[in-house]
Amino acid sequence: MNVVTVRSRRLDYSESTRQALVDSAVELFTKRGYAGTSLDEVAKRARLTKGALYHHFSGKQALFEAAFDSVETKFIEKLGEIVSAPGDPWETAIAGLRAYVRVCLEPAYQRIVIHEAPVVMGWERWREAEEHFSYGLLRSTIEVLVTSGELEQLPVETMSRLLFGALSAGASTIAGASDPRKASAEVERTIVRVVEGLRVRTDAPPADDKRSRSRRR
Amino acid sequence: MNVVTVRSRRLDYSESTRQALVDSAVELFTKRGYAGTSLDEVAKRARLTKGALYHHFSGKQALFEAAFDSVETKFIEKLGEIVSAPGDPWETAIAGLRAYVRVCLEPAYQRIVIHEAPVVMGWERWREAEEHFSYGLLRSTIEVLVTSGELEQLPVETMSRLLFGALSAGASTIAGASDPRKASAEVERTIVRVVEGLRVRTDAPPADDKRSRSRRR
DNA sequence: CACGAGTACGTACCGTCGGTATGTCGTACG
DNA sequence: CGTACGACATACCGACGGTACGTACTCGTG
Repeated sequence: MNVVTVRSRRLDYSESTRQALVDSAVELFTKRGYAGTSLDEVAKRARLTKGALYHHFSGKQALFEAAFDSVETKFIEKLGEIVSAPGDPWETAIAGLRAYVRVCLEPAYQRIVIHEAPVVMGWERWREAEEHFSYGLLRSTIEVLVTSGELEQLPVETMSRLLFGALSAGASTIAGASDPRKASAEVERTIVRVVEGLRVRTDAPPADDKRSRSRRR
Repeated sequence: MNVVTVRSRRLDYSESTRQALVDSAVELFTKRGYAGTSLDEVAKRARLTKGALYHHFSGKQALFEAAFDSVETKFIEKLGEIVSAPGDPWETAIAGLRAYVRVCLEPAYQRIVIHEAPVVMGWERWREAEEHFSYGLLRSTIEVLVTSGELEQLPVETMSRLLFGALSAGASTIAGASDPRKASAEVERTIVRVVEGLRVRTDAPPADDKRSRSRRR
């Protein structure tokens, strides 16, 4: 006996149609891109009309952002678990890196999040949104590594941006490669090597280092 | 007198109108993006009509590619001279890196080449076109460094892709930063540090160790 | 149960824009 | 001097994003 009024069936229906629209949008945006997808088509694929679409979303941009959110949350959740797992921070970070490369292989993630989003949403808004998703995760991971003394003392924000760019480019390369498996292996290997290049050397800790606390293992 | 028929004034005019259209397109694409720019506007800005535009270009895409080529050739020429200059390959490469970061600050380059082109032209075609411009330059530079033993033995193609992505991301960061000067300095410093992390250590040639230590200062 | 209100859509329509078809004017050429 | 062709301009079409409005269904209330 719900004290709170039960969620009406009507709202359930409404939510499900909204989800149907988002799913349809994700599929079509992935296949034909933002510009190449018509709203009529999105609605039709969800067995609805443009009227329904415009009831749930303020326009094409808003629909895209909903699709963006949907894709991000779907693929990033597991990543969050991976990088927040207990254990050696360096190892978990590398594991996260590898996992992210695999996420980047998903066509929907590639096209919507990496390629189209910066153009469609505008770079500034995209950056802001990414703060809560992939990029935010990467950044916090790097921050941990830097403060724990694993990574070189460099501006975290900048380092994260550069690494994020490298990862995205790697993902694109894999997706566009004739032999994705081989490309994927190469990207993984190279990226890991790049990050290791930024690792502080373990044999001789820097002298004037203000945070003398270095890593454990 | 000319044995070969002189280039008619008419052809000169034609070429100049074409150039005017391209210039107009570059300006508008930079300001409002591909989708936000109408062909009527491009033509009007060049004191022409859409008829003229369609006489010179097969469509909006073709116009964009012409604008792309125009921007690329304009900004990449000097870069080519820099990286092909004689002297220590490592130093010239780093100089080229710094110069490229500065090119990336140009709004036209940012928007048209880095952000919109992969979406508008399609990633595959963009990649192909880039082979003759920025990316090609970066790639050949890296190839030199690898074969000359300065850089770690990693797949050149992949390494170039990752570095190119990192550079683009760095450029976007700078362009979107509240303090571009500071951001620019940080990006430069970080990028250089990343590349140095990939440099083979000169004191002890790698026997068979896969993870070479990082060197600094 | 009647009924008014608000929600969840569908339908018809408008403006913009990419693209096409066709017309016109000047120039080179025979 | 006519004529063919290149360099544009003009008129128009269809597709698509967005808006206005109509409608059916649900839900709370007396």
